[in-house]
Amino acid sequence: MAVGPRVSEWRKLPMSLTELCIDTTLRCGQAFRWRKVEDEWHCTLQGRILSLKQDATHLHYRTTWPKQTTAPGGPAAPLTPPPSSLPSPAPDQTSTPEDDEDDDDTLSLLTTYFNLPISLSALYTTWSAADPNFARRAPSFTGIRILNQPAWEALVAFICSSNNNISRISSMVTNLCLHYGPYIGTTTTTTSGSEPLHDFPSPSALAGDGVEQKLRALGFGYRARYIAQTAQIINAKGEGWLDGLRNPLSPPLGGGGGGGGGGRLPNPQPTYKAAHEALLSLPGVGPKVADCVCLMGLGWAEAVPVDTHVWQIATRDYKFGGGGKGSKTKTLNRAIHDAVGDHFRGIWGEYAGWAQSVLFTANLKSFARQAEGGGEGDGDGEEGKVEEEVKDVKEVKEVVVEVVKKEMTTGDKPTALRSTMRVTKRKVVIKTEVDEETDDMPIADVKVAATRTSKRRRVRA
DNA sequence: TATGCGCCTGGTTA
DNA sequence: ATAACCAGGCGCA
Repeated sequence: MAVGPRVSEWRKLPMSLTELCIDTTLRCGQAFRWRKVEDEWHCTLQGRILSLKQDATHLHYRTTWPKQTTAPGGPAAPLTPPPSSLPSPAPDQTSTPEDDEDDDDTLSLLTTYFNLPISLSALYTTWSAADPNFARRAPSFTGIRILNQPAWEALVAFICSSNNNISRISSMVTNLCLHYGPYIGTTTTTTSGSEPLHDFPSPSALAGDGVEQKLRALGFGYRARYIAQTAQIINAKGEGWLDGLRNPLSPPLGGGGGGGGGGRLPNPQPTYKAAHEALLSLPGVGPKVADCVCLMGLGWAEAVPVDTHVWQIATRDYKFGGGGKGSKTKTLNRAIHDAVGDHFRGIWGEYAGWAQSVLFTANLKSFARQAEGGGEGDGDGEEGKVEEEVKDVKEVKEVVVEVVKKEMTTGDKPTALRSTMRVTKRKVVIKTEVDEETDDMPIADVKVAATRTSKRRRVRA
């Protein structure tokens, strides 16, 4: 739980898990700063710590403000302490419940950040009616919502995402905040120790001299130069430039005025395409990163970020690339990118990027167990691995025989099931996943076949 | 206007 | 064990 000088009471909001599932939404690769400690999620946002927990009927939230009061929405109060030193919370500062003013602001932030006015279940219904593949996969992945993140944060985070994986992106972004962002508070737990939380750094904080070198030293690799250069450009263009690319129908996080009012240089008629093109001018920003920023930072719901994973989905589940033979283009060029995006927009409509994130999450390896359907029942903090079977070495051959036999007896789709085996000294780990090309080839059948040969113990770790 | 390749790094696979 | 290879690309030749 977060401990800080000014901690509000827990408040709650009626919320079904099909409208919002924070366990999935906060881990599916669109936001990288949320941390789950025990059953609570924490993240700094707009100068405060936002803490969340969820049960079947409600979303519970509370706010922790830093010791030094910052005017909400005001200038970034530079209360930056030494970055690496562990900030010690004031010993005798007991948490005192806060007045309603802050909570009202927090509810507003929550509503905007999670795009709560948009009915997710209605969208799922529409997508499922239009797309059998979506209808097949979505039941195991409900409550996945596109977040309305600060555009600048989304820009930097997705520059970090190139040739990268979620866990490393998360550590990089966390490090960026730790070294350049204002200190907000500290999470403390009985089991996990404490962790200082810093807010996301401003463009000017990353526009100084030596940022690239320091980021390289922090392990950012070639992205260090992209971040430093982009920060200088954004800093020079002024804060309004990015927000001028926003969808006018999507409210900005800062709580400032309505559509188009964010910057001093209001874009007359911003469009998704125009925003996309403008972002491409920044170093480290290509078509995929630009679409991520459009979708998750600028409110353009029709933006469909096309990466290798989405390309896989398009070719595998939607037979993209024309009938007969698949296109031999192995490289994702710009034409392919646009064509895939247009294809999905044609199927799913104006919220295509939201639908894409559902299938994207279903395709993530870290959600493979959930993808098998049925037993989602998560909520605990330990999921995210492929289902495994551990066997003694002497039983391996029998298992292989059974699996192969099962593939052959099913006839037409031997590729529908993929198993990989990793042999260690004394045991064998079999990872199995189903392509779901056919519904009639449940993984359970294979498990039953394997059970006959051994007293296996199934490990879900 | 198109393909190929180098780039930082850490985890996974063969 | 160690070397490829991959991971939610981009920029340049």
